[in-house]
Amino acid sequence: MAGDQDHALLLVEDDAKLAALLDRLFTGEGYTVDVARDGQSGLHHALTSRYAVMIIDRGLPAIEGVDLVRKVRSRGVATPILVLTARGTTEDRVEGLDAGAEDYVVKPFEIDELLARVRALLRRHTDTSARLDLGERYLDVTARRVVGGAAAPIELSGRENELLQLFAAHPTQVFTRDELRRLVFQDADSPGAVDTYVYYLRRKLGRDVIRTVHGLGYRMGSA
Amino acid sequence: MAGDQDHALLLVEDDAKLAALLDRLFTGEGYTVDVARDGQSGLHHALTSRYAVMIIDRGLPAIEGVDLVRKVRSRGVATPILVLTARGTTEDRVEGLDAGAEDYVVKPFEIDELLARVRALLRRHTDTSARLDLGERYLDVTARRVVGGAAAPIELSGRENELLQLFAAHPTQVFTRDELRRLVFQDADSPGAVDTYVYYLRRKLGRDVIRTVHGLGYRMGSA
DNA sequence: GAGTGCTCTGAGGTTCCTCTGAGATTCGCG
DNA sequence: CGCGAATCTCAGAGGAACCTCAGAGCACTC
Repeated sequence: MAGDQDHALLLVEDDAKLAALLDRLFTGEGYTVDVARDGQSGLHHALTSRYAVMIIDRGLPAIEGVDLVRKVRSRGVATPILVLTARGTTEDRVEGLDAGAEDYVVKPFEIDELLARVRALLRRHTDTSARLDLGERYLDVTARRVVGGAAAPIELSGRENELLQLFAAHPTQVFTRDELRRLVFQDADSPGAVDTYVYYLRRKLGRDVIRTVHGLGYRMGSA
Repeated sequence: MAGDQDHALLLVEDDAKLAALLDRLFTGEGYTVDVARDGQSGLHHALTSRYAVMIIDRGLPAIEGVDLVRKVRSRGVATPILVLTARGTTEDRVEGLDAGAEDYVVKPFEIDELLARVRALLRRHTDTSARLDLGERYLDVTARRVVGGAAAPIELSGRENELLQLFAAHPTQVFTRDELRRLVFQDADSPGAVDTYVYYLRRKLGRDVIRTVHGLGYRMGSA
């Protein structure tokens, strides 16, 4: 199972050679790749893990590619899907798109084109879904800044962004310092860092963005 | 490169026979014709020269026709584009137009119809100066310079122009160095060039035209 | 074939981010 | 109230990321 959802990619491809090639290719580009060899296992992955993009071959054993797309979509999974196909006829293409795929690539394809299309899918998808509600304002996760209200946008550093992201995604939950350290600060030994970054966020966004729960930890200010 | 901008026409067509035919045809009608044989070279022409109209075939090597349209538009070039295609389905047509093409002709076509459609495009679209908003000033893409405000116009080099185009066309988006390298600097290995050109633009236009997002990349200054 | 302008490299200096640690402040409880 | 524990505040060290710029290589011009 892939851990990093932002760059996790599901590849459903029965041809071992092609699967290995694409796996290497995308791994080299910084993606975390899960490979499924047939439609059944592909469906299982698609429904149990979260991916940024799925690449599905049309000619699959167990479940045909287009059926797989249809099944995944019928379960409410909105992840962008790119279909690989050997046949490039219009009917073929329309069928894939009608089933709910965002894009299709005809084999044999240029490696660069495939990469470009995957990037395009990621871009389009993340562009619209990377905002977290902050009451009056919102956090633009990809641009790493807080926008909204009358004031000018407030730029955040990488750590500040990660920390605020976590709080904003779980507005009611109380996080202990230990949890925050594990989730946001990779180094296990940075006891004071959590406090410091809470302080930074408060200084930039106002004392109330994050509330202290004495003896327990922190939680989101609003709600 | 075509000199007379008012009647310059870019033809991107890989079929040598068809290219030669259309070249003769439009030259005979008084147009100055540049012919590109593949998408890569077509993109280069489209971004570096100024045309009254572009005719792009869908089935191209290197870059697919619709992708070429998308790329040209994403750089802020507003020149009317007519797409040639062998497939005439609705899906197909919608995609071409969504990418930013103005019109659409299905092969095989009548010569007279093509001429008529090009004339119609020219009539509709007499103002072909591509301008991108830059806050106080604007970037004249085709003239490769920044105009407006109290100061004198500032001339840009080719690379500077391409880079600023990309930023100005997507004012809110953060671009990583990798993306910029792929989109603006065709050569894959030019790690420091991105930084250098950001520096050049800042030196010419002020430190704030492009903002740094530490650890991520760059984005447009305004907005 | 010298001159000019553009592109990109690489090295050194600078800025920014991250985290530490120590003193000041607040909190909870007897 | 008074005390210990928890929390807040912030200066600063270390290192990574970034900026600046001189200059080499190249293409194009006259």
